[in-house]
Amino acid sequence: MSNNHFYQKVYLSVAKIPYGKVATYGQIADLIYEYGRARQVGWALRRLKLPSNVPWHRVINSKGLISMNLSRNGTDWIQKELLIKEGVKFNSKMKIDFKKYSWKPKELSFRE
DNA sequence: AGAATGACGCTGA
DNA sequence: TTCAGCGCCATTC
Repeated sequence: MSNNHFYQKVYLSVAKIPYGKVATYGQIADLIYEYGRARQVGWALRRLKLPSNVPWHRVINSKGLISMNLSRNGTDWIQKELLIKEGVKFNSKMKIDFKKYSWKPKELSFRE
């Protein structure tokens, strides 16, 4: 399997996250039968050129936080704004409540 | 070519 | 609940 193929699968899965919901990197990796490759999901999203039609901002880490990092060159803060615009709330610790906002794909999520 | 580096996540203390 | 330690592996140095 080529890496491009892997990236395409990531984008197709992320594209299925509904407006106003979030998923984790690990969850996306799991969905495409690549359990354990959460880091590579992060790489795939980092590779996107913005603005993108892929809703990359709906992917957060397993702690319920946006992964903040200087290397993201501000896209982490853009991510927060986009989520707020979709109605996603953050608590005082910048945390998102999974109980309210997590995407729970039924069985028909993207697979191949 | 070998090592370091992460938009990660689980486990155990 | 927090946090270090580890496994992970494509990309970058």
